[in-house]
This record gives sequence, C-alpha cells and structure tokens, in this order.
Amino acid sequence: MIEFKVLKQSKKSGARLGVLKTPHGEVMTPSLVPVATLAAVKALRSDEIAATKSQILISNTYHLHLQPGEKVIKNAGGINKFMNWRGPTMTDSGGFQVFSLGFGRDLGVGKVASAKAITKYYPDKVERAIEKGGQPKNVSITEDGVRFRSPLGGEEMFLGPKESMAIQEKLGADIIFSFDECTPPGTTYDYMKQSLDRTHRWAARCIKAKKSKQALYGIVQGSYFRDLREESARHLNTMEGFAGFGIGGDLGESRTGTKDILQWVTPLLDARKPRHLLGMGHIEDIENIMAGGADTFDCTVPTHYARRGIAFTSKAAAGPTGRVDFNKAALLKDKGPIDRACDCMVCTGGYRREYIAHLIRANEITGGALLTFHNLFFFNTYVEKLREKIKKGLL
RNA sequence: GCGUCGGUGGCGGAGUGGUCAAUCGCAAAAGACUGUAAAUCUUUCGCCCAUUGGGCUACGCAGGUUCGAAUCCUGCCCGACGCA
Repeated sequence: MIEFKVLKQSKKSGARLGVLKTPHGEVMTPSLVPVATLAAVKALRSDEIAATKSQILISNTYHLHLQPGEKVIKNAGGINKFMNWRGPTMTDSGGFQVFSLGFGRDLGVGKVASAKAITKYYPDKVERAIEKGGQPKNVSITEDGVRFRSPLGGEEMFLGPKESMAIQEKLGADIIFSFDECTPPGTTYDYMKQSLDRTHRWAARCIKAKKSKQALYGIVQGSYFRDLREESARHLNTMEGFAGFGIGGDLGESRTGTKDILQWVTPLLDARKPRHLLGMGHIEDIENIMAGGADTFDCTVPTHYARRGIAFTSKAAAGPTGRVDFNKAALLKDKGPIDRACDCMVCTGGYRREYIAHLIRANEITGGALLTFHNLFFFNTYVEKLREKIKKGLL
C-alpha cells in the first residue's frame, strides 16, 4: 500500500509538490527514479545509491524473470532484501520490452525518435513494419500477451498481464505497473488505437490478477494522438484498482513534446493519485515533466551515459549542454573535479578529471562507477532545486 | 658464410598478376544514446582538392618482365630461425 499527499499544487503550471509514502519509506516528489533494471543501479553499491540522494528505484520484471528468476528474489525475501536496498522500489511490468525487442528493434530506434527522423524518413518505415500482419519480427503479440525468444538462451518465453503480475508480486516492490504495449515513435493511428484497446484490456486483467497489497499503476498510452491519450487517461481513471498512473509510450516528435502529452493527460487523472512518467528525463526535459504534472519519472540517462563516459554538469562547468565527455583526450590534462559546483563525494573527494578520463578511456569499471555516482547526485540535486522552485511558486 | 621463411598503412595482420589506397582486428578522431538486447552502436581513419568525383604518393630499397605488379624475376638492405 502507498499513500500519496499533494503538499502544494502550482498555480503557474501542472507542477506539484508531494510525499509518496511506501512501506519502505517516503519519497519527496517530484522525484527522479533511478533505473535498476537487474536489481542493480549499474556500477553502484546499494549504499552508494542512497548517497546520491536517490529516494526510490525501479527494476524490471522481464529482466529479473529471465535472470535470476523471480523465485530467487522471493526466496531472498523480496527485492529490498535481495539487493540490500532499504528504500522504496518499483518494478516495471515488462511491457517496454514488447517494444524494445519488437518494433523498436525492427526499426532500430529508441522510444524517442528525433523529429527529423520521424517527419522525413520514418512514417513509411513504421507503416511497413506494422503492416506485416501487425507484428514485430521477433515478438508475437496476442490477446493474452507477448511471445518472444529470450535473448539470453533463445528459448521461447511468454509474458502477459497475468504473468507480469505474478512475477511482480514475487519480486515484491512497493509499486508495480500494469502490463502494456509501448508503441514505436511514429505509430499509425489505426495501430495505436488497436494497441491501446488491448493495453486497456490488459490493464483490467492486471487488476483482476493482482492478489498482493502492492500499489498498482495503470499505464496511459496513446502516442502523440491527443484523443487517444485522453481516452486512455479517462478510461484508466475510471478503473477501480489503480493506486496511481504511469504515462508511457513514445512521447511525441520533439524532445520536449512530453509536456504537451502530460498536459493532455494529467488533468484527466485523479489528482489524489501519483503519476509516474515512464522512461523520460534528460536534464532539459525535467522541468517540463514537472510542469506537466508528473510526480515521479525514471530515466536511464544519468546511469547509462555515465558508463559511456559522459558527465552531466552545471553549465558553468561545461557550457550550454552541461555535458562533459570523458573520452576526450584533452581531459587527461585536466586537474579539476568533474564539476566545481557539485558537492558530491566524487567531486569533493579529490577525484580529478585527468584520472576519470584515464579510467574511462582504459575501460576501467571504476570510471563508470565514479561518473554514475556523480550523474545521479547531479540529477537528484537538480530535481531537489526544482522542488524548491515549486515550493516558492516559481514553477 | 650457406639455407629457409619473412619485410604491407600508427600497431597487429590479410591479400600472392588486373575489380587494391589495399579485408579484418586494435589504437585514434567525431557522433548517437530518454520505462537499459546498452561498459553499446554508427561514421571517419595515406596525402590534396571535390557534391557524385578526381588527382597524387604508396605494400623494405633499386632495377626488370608485363597492356597492367603489393603480387613474377634480379640485386641489395634488414629480421627470425636452422646449419656450419
């Protein structure tokens, strides 16, 4: 069970300040939810995760089902004990993998395709991919769920609302998500409509299948079609059994298109329930995400980019993008910290750019670990500042 | 000294008469990444111009054979191994 309390609703935007109470502690919202797909925020120990000001983590049903299997985690006493993380947790339903292993893979895209790619080259590709019987190549979607081959061993597997719920109950996170289909960017209206209806039926099945007291979030889909997004929000909002809502799928043609979609959707959702934006959260997106009325959002960017050698820093440290690429040889001569304006353990602890650049270039895991720590701290600090801004009525 | 094998782009290492500026790997440079098939992927990588393309110099060195040579022949230089 969770309890959510809105502390302040902004008058300037949809932004709101809140507290999300879970059996494993409270989350001050809006909050970033770092991604711990395989029950690990890659490269960090669980105590380090806490030291990055991270409040809540999201793991993945699909991945943990493949490896090590939900039984192992259940036997360990649930995901918190398993990974020695004391704070709140969420598990994603595995629905995203329907996309990433399916159309996403067929089309070679992530959930955010650039506006240019969509408008110029993309629509026919999508139609072609979808027209072939409405199925991705490597995944087969039916009324009951999704059949696919494990990328690990190649064996056939099946995941649907029933399976996802059963797995998520065994994993034991505080918040779980309904099984959905995440459609590819540029999806046709007809396919979206068909998929949305099915995602709604799956949502009902998830509610019915759930036996635990975990908080279940229903996921709003509808791509960038306003009427479908609204239909989805209204539909899920009337369903009994959702403690909160996820907003998923591709989020429009522009990087910040998220804002429009959130503004269509959030006013139609019960304001007393928390909303989680799935898979979105570049630094430059975060303010829009909050303004759109999302309370939590998860994103792989801080952790993922860190392992690629990219640090996010204050603009003073790196110019307009705030990004510093530690693969660049020039940093081997830089004696400064990652970011002078940052108070994280790495930046204040004597680690210099020259060393981190060396680690990244030499492929030493310590480099990814140091940048992961910094990036998460940096994102969390930024989010903290925005919470302050909402509090002061500036956002 | 004799014999054998070998000397290819920053490195390793393919190619053994034309489609070779030369497969591939590494290194290097640039770019991408948003519910993590992700410590990954893409592009560039002899020099000089160019939009497709063109010009130049190149496969140890110097000659030669041939319409044409990194590839065949001769000599030389260098290396590894074997025998004296």
